Amino acid sequence: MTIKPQRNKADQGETSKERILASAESVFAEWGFDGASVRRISEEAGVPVALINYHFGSKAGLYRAIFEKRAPAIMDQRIAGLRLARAEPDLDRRIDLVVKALIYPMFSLRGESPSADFGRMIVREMSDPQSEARGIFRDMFDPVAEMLTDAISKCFPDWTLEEVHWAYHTMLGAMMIVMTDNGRMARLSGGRVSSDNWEEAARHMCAILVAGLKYRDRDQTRGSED
Amino acid sequence: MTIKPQRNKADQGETSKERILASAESVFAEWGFDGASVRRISEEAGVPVALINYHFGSKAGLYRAIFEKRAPAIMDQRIAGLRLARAEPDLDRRIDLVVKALIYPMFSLRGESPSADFGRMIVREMSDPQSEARGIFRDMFDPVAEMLTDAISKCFPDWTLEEVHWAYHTMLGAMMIVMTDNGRMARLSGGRVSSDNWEEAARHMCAILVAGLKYRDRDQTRGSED
DNA sequence: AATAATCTTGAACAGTTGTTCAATGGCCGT
DNA sequence: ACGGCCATTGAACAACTGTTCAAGATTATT
Repeated sequence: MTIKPQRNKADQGETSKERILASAESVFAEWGFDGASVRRISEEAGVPVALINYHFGSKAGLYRAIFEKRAPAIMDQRIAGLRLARAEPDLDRRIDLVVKALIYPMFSLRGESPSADFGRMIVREMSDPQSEARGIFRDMFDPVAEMLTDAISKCFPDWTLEEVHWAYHTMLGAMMIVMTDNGRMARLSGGRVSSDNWEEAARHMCAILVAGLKYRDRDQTRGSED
Repeated sequence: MTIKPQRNKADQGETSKERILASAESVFAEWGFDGASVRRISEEAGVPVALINYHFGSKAGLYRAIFEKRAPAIMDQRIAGLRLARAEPDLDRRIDLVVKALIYPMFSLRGESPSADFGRMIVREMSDPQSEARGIFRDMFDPVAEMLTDAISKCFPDWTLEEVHWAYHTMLGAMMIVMTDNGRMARLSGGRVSSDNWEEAARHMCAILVAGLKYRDRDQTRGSED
């Protein structure tokens, strides 16, 4: 009865499939979908290339699998945040909770390094025209996005549809840049401000966005009618 | 004396170099740096592949050449906007001009289709960790970015460095998403709101951001001291 | 008109891409 | 001990990658 290698638990402790997912996340984040090669991913995972196609069908299948693994947790946190917001009767206080329901679940990714990679993947996917074809956002993010725009319009019953959607997208964009920032903020501030501190990031952004929604000059945005 | 082809002016009217730059801009915007192939670019320009390396040295050289062609115009507009802002003595009114100096030059790209591509290129470059190595932002965008953060801190003399830089990045991010949006906003709003109308986009975003800066709750962001 | 400089062309280069395949390994229930 | 099942492996595939080269065409200079 010899001691067989049996997946070397101390060294890696995961199945090959999980190790592929983990290395793919960091490689996709750094190089993008096209820039990343399945060989680089497989090397980093310590498995032969063919295993990727065996487990995930294709490079695109692996890419999507990462989102299917990570997105639900974020969506659940947002839904939970929105439930809290709905329980707040004072609309002035409620919008604060809605904004935080959008921002915080995403920022809890930054900081802990493995999940920061997923944040970068989201932003890349967002800024890629090809993402329409992949349908990842449509399938996994849009439903909660609609809940959020609904929640915003409930907080500001007299807003036009344009105002609601521009507000949502403004918030979304502000969030994007923090997730994708890699050193530029530190460079511009002479190293005194860093985007790594996600708690600080969330505090600043929420403060600006909440005030922006509450106090913006609607004369410029209300539109002519309806 | 036969009539030689002489570059078929009616058909294209540009030099090969210009036609390469034009087609590269749209191909890079749609497929990203790695997803775009020099062959696709050359086909779209109607020239042989080798011409790209002859005129621009390499694929990366062509990529950079696009930024060197487009960026200065935007930077000049921002500088001009900042000059106007500095002339406004009332700080409350001045911040409005500073925000617009950041936003409007970028949004004048959207709408006219050829330059919308450059907007997408900027966002892709921004969300690419590899951009650090290319140094495009460092060389062409950072100087004006510093002018903008300076202008913000002059409008709010009591703000901390963190507050200034987070404000700038929040604005920057909000801008990003509009430049990169391709149909998602229309989809989420049931086709009633579109990101194509850049004037409307700029109006909404400026309104939110200006109010956000002016009226945010500084108790959450001021920091413990300094 | 002759020469030099610049631009254009198609073919070829070596390297990498994602994917497929047949062969092998280990493990489980029977 | 035996198949049956799933996971793993390395080699091979054709297609595509960015770049180079020598030859040709065009334009500018003398």
